[in-house]
Amino acid sequence: MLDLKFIRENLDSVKIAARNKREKIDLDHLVHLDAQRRELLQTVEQLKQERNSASQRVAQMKRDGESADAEIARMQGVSNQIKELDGKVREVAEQIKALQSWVPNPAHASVPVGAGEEDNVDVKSWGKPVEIDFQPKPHWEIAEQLGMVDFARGAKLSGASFITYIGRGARLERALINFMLDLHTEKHGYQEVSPPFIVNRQTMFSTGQLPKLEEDMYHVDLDDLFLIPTAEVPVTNLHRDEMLQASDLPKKYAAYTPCFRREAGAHGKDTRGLVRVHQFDKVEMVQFVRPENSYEVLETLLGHAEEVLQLLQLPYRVIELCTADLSFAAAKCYDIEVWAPGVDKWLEVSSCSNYESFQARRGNIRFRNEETGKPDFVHTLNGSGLALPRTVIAILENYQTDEGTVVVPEVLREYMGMEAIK
RNA sequence: GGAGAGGUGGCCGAGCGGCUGAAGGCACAGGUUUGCUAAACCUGCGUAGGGGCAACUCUACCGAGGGUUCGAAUCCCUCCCUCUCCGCCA
Repeated sequence: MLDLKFIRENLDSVKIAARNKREKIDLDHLVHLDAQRRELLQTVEQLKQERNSASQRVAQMKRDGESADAEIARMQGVSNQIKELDGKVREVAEQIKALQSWVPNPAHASVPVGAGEEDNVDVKSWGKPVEIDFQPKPHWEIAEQLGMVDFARGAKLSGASFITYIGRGARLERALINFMLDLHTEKHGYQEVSPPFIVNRQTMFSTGQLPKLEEDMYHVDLDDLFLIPTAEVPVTNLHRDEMLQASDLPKKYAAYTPCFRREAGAHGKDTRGLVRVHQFDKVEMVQFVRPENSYEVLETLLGHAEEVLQLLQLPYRVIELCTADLSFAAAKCYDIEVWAPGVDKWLEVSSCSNYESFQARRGNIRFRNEETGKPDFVHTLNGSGLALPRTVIAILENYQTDEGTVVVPEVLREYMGMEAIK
């Protein structure tokens, strides 16, 4: 959420920022409503002032034992006027809120302006694709042959793009979760959280999923609750409507949760196997930081995610999203893509974003700035560390042998209790 | 699910129709004093929005939303949440 005053005073740049993100929003109308609201406010506040001072007089007269009937009769009319104007103010305020919730977070000045995916920028790459002297198999073949994933039964239980891990597949899933959580909590200093997987509307609003992405989420109608699309949602909302101590910042959390996504209209290309599924596991990192360090923190957060791939010895590249590819709420975002030789593609396994104060303002997450003594919004960041299915793809496809087995990456052997999946 | 109690500022906690934006305490900031640590005393200290170049001023906010009233933290209704007891249950 952007501050109304900020929008009012920076109308042109907010318009350009929205256009750069390819968001359509009638900002002129918003500004017009805002002016209307302030005008109404002036009128009604003047009446309220009159009412307040009249009330004082009535109280005084009553204390003095005088009759206040005339004053009371006069104020009845004023009261009715106030009631009517208050109604109008509320109406306009609701329209403002509705429109304001659709104003995207402007991209940071360093973000390249672009028209689409093709304008994203390569930042760096790590590792070299392994030399495979045989025809690499796609992960779904490997996984089925080794009895790790049951695609058909997943579909039977829930529908297309739902999968079931079995045996060593399930074990690999658990091993990866533990490996990643251990790394982030023990080495990178994050506190582990296990939040609810189902959250309410306000929670979804704060992180920016609502109102824009309502159709992309699973919803429990009876209770008006949503299945989380990422741990970012519950974990960022941990401190909603809270005043944090400046000394407590930065706050760093790591959480494992399943993630639920309807992926409406995404069926078809590039969705085979584990590439795009409705429910997947992910370890997520979330940080609450002081505004002045958030961009520094974004780089270290990215580093934490990269380290997972480095330890797994999986080649990857980092790209910076251009304005057109940046999400509604993010100000800057890096994607990490891992190399998958079987499907011959780079697959996104992590998104590391700085939301600046956009989510904090929506969720009212503040800290007391000791320099000014005033409350200030924190900056929130999050990054996947990592999403599991595509990490599994990369492991299966990069570590496959020509005998159809898969070598277990060294850092996972302890967690897997085996050196190879045969 | 049933019965009861309760939700007040960064935190604790009083108030239960007008003199209350809200006592008191803690925390925090500034100052005085005591040779350090610490303590005592004094002063200040909510948030948001509007108006004004400014000093300043107005309005709103006591879980949320309605209602009663000239006037609501205080009375009434609905909802949400917390706690205690009972029931149910992985």
